[in-house]
Amino acid sequence: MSDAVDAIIDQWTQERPELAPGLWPVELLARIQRMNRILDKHLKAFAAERDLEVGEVDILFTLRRSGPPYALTAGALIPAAMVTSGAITNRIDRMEAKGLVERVRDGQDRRTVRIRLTERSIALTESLFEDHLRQYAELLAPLDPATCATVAEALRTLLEAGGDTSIT
Amino acid sequence: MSDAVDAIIDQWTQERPELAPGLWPVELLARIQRMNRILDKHLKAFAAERDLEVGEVDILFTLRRSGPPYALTAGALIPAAMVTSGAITNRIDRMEAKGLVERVRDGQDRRTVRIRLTERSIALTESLFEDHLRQYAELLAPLDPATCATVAEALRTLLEAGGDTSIT
DNA sequence: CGAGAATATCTCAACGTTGAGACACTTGAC
DNA sequence: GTCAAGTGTCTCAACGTTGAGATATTCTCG
Repeated sequence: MSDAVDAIIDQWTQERPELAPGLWPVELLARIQRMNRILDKHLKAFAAERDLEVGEVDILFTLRRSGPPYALTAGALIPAAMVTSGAITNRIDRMEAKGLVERVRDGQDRRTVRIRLTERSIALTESLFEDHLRQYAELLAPLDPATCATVAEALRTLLEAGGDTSIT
Repeated sequence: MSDAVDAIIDQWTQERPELAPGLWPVELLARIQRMNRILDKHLKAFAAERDLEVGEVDILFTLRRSGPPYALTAGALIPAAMVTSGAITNRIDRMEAKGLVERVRDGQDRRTVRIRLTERSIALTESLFEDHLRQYAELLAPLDPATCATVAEALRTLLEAGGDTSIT
């Protein structure tokens, strides 16, 4: 079996044989990138089937799992969604227009804006997340559970070393 | 040890306990996404230090590893870079302006354009790739080689199942 | 040989993100 | 109480990508 990354490594081995011993990280990291592409494609299709954007689904899930009253400040959504402030403003604008969230100005601190799920989107998000989990499980179907656990653990190690910080 | 993905899973477990058994794919796939972010950040910094864009480095490497005469058609670069035709045209425009590549019209088929490394960029790419490998190795330093091999193998399985096709 | 299908690249408007700066509001020190 | 520093959100221009369509060239067959 040989995939696109193997082909890349073969080419480099051909062209720079003396570097071959240093190519092993490519096996892992290039596949992370490619796997991410595939994942992205699936997520995009998943969202599009429901007239949503990937980023919008992300916001819905983030708000839903934060628990009642399903509201977070714009500032809290920035690290959760891993985008910049401008992007959050845009997304919320769009989602508000669609009736997926509403902006609620805080009485205590009038600078902050709470982004809250609407009644409609709370219901929507329930089934959305269940479908999402089903899609995720399908993507991992080719792997046995033990391998999945090993990979997940290895990635956790890398994330911690790489400075990926917990949010909450 | 607990990372951002653990926090997400904990939240969902709290909010939808009945879905907890279906959350395990998130452990792996969400970490793929986050790892990809970190990787992207490193690559961006790596490129920026050298007055390049990530996409430009990608093209340089693709052309270099294709072997002499270090030239590929625009069409061949599209699947290799995993972008659309418009993006390739733009990148090549920019790289041509920087003197990193040159467009050579084919004598046989005047529709095709060969993108070729310049003498200067061939030399540049040699050390660039060596530095790149060093950076990759550093990123994987927290993992022992056996684990890396396991993860790489698992990802290969997923990529094949996900329809990631070899290029070359 | 000629017409239509196929192929390769480029064009361009629409889109989402970035990131610096603006703006409004709050906090802390004096 | 006042002022400066700090904080939270929004604004906006620049940027790169997408993806459909335009253009030019080659191939295929009648």
